[in-house]
Amino acid sequence: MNLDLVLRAKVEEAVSSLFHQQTDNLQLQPTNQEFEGSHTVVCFPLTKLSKKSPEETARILGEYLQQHAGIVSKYNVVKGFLNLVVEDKAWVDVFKSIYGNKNYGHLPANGLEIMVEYSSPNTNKPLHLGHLRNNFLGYSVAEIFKANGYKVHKVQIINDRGIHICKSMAAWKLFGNGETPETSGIKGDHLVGKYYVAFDRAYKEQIADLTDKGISQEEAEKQAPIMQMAVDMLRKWEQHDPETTQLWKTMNSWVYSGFNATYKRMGVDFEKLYYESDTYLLGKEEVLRGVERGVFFKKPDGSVWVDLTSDGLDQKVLLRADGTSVYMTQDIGTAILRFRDFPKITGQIYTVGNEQEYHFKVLFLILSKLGYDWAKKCYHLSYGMVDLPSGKMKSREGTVVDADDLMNEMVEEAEKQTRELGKLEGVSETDAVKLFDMIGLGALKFFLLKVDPKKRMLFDPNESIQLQGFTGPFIQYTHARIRAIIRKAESIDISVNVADLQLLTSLESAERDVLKVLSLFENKIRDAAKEYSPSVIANYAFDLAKQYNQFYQSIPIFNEEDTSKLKFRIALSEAVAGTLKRAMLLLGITVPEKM
RNA sequence: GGUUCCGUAGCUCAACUGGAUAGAGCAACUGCCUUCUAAGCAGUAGGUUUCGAGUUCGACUCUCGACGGAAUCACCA
Repeated sequence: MNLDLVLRAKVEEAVSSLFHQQTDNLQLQPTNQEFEGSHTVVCFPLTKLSKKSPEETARILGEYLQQHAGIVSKYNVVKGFLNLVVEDKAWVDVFKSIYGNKNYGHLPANGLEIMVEYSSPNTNKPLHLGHLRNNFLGYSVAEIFKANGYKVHKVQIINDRGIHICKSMAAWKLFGNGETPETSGIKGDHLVGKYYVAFDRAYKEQIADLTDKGISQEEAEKQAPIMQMAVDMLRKWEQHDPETTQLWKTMNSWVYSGFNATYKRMGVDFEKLYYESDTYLLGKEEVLRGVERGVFFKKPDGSVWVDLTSDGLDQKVLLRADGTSVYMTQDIGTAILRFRDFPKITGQIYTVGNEQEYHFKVLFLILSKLGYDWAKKCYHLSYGMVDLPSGKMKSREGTVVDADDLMNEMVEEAEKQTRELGKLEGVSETDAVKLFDMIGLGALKFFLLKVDPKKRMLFDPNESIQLQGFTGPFIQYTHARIRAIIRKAESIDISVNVADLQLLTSLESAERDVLKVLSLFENKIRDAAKEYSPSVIANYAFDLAKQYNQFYQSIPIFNEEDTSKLKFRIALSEAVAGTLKRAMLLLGITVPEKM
């Protein structure tokens, strides 16, 4: 039973019966804590129908609902706000449907399929904090869509070719002395990253040398021998030069094994990987066909453009004068390829930073100009940058927070705090290690997901490592606490089934408050998908845990004499634990039985 | 310079898309472990929502202007 829908229908019925007109924007919202009731009708917009003051309108409506609705036991009016008190029996019914549904909150399959792209790293350096936000976000949004009844395909495109990897290759050739992950003991992605940094250092030195000789900065950047070497390698790679290709393959394979370890740790996965080396030539034919159909045009030098000025944007190049592709071209090709690979998908979600907002706006516009209807269902899941207290992260200046390092630090901190709190009595060493992982990563994921993705956010290493308050571990802790109650109930042979709840007639306010929050889960899952925002779920999980802790503190469960009340409280606790667990899973966070 | 986004407590973030006295966490200060886990709970303090106009029953939310910040405006990816 969905109380929102039931009440909405009742109020609409009351309005049409009292005022003989339909209302199309009925505003039903949760009642503020400070007033009695759970649902509030905002009556200002209804005064047009009632031809009465807001207070009078609310009063008439409240009176009618109390008489006829069946589930409204009381009401009160504050200004133009009608606060409705739903009778406890209805709340118990709500709870019965929640408790009876082991998968409460998740919506039934809707037959739709979508694709979520996320992660999409370059292969010249290890993953950093920004990638963590991307990965957690993409994974979570995929889970949220699954919970909304979609079939979801998670993919990523790996930027495995281009000048960036050639830079690492050049530096490795010059300074590497054949170093490999095996000989050095360095994780593959970090090893390749080390040579990317080495490239940059040598490059800067060479530029300085050249400018000292009186060459202009711009010219020096071009002439620096190490840069020419990288450019040359890129050219050789494009010509399939065997030696270059071999080195490229080898170094990429180091990176992949490093990435795979990191992905495993992060708990994210992909159904299919796309490689830019396979897709970077795509889209060219599509663009040429667009020229024939007059969607695009050619300039005298032979380059191909799209004119978006009528859409408030600029002109954009799609093929260079020499016929080669640009980034946009291959994205057009890749998008089309994916709809061929997964013919049933209706749309795509691209998890990419907000610095590419313009790019995606243009991409979707071009696709729809080419006549692809699904372009309307493509969404750029754009997220803000993660700032450090010292400012922006810059790989070259060494101000990046490395993903592997950060995960390790978080887990270490979790271990430290767990030991300090003396929580490890009777816990085996392997279970303890699992627990530290769960807590440390839970804290990190929650920290990055609790903020609205669109917003730029600040990562303060000291604060982020906190495990109290509005954090993942707070919710994990609440779950573990409830599990202790369930274990106790089992140990003294108390079991609950839905029929036991029938006997319950009244609720304590602390119980009703928990139930109120509990009943919102389904709507939150819907909202989270509508807004592409895991933060909706994170905030909800926190609210629920907080509300439950208040109940936990104010009512000692096992002191209760009345069996039906005792059973209800156990069942309520169980339902909260299940909901917290499922909510956290939507964020990619697991919860422990004990902590 | 054009376009887009942002500015809320000392700090980090909310605010159901125009609704009630703007809420949480951290940090500070008070209390609460002999009863289901104190990674918790209860409380105190902290706000002219950057500033100024406007729209209306009602504005953090919409409009205009100012100030401050970010991204983007590549034949880079």
